[in-house]
Amino acid sequence: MIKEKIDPRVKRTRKLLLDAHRELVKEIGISNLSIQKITDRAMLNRATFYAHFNNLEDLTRYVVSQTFLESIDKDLLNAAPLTEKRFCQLGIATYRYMQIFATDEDCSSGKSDPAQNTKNPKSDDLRLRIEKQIAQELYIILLSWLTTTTMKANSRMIEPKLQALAMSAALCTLAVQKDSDLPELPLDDKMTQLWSLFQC
Amino acid sequence: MIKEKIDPRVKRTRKLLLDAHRELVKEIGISNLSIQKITDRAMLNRATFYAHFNNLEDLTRYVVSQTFLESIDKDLLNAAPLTEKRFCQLGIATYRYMQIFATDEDCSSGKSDPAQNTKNPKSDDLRLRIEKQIAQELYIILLSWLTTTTMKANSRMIEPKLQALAMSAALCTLAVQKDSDLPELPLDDKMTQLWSLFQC
DNA sequence: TTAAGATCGTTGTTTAAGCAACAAAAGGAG
DNA sequence: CTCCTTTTGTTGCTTAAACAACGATCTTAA
Repeated sequence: MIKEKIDPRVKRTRKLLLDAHRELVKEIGISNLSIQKITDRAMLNRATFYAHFNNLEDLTRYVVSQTFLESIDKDLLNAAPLTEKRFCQLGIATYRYMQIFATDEDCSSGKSDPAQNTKNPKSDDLRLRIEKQIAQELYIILLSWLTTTTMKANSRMIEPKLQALAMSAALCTLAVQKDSDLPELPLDDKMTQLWSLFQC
Repeated sequence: MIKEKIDPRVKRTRKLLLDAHRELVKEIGISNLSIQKITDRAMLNRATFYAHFNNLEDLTRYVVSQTFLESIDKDLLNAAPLTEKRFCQLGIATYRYMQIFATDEDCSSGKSDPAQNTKNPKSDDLRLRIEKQIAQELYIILLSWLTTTTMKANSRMIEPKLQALAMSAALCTLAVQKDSDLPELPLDDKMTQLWSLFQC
């Protein structure tokens, strides 16, 4: 660990931006954000934003990196081996978190054209990149759970990285899937089914 | 109205100090505040505090001036004539607000010595000065209510300033009085009785 | 009492945030 | 398409906040 004393003004400014981002995502949705709106809410000058982040996505990634793990129960994060229960808990936590970025009330102009599923390419792209980020965070957690396991009887010696990758992708995808596109099923049951998928 | 553009940093710093003050009063009580604790919470340097306020009381007065009127329903504040209902509403609002500064769990060492009612002279003094401030704010409200009244049949022409002064003092005193020192009575009833006092 | 520890209030210097103005790109409405 | 507005990045110069260090005051416990 390096020391790196950070100027308290910098720390405070980041926090103000982070809080403003979270508030505005809740209030107007991720697709209606703008740097101006965020700095206004944070009581900061727009130029100051650029002293800390390159663009909106930068800040969003920062927010996610700071809040996703925080949103997960500490005990769950630390507890070591990968069990069905923990797998489900992790999936549910992920689902809950991603609700923050659920598509807002823009675009839906009434007509349900199955071919036209690109509503707002810009903010949808942003959402996709966030998903990737979340998946990577999940990957790290799952991999640590898998490797700290004492490797006892891993029936057909599956590469942990591979397994973690598949699981994180599955968990993340399920978390962001529109409810309407899936069978009506309690969240827990969906997770349980997903788990059994990996117990081949 | 003068223009007076305020540097946004100043505005933000004041808000941070105000918020920190309110949070800490709620968490540790007004008698356990310190400038250090407040600036820590506000993510500001202690020296910055002194660029805005002379001392803790200064900040406290500022906080009260900014929050007391805000805590009162807008419609109530604007509505003109002084009626029993409005009088009671104002008293109840004042009572609610003063709860914030209610004595915290310090000092009470078990023994109930009626002669020794000075617990923490320093913070008690602060409380007293806040009461005076609240009383003055109440005075302004009441006086405006009294004078905008079209003076119809004020039976024995009482000087409005005098009346407002008496009422504000009464309302404020009742608001800060320990519940245990008063007969068990619903708050509304206490206010109603107070009102009838002034209808001689 | 003395001594250790906070908290206070102040000051000169350093640094991050504000500002204003700019060009450029994006987005809408006619 | 053009016109118009919004938002985005960028840049020197100004200003408020951070720092560190100091002595003074106040607590509290040995």
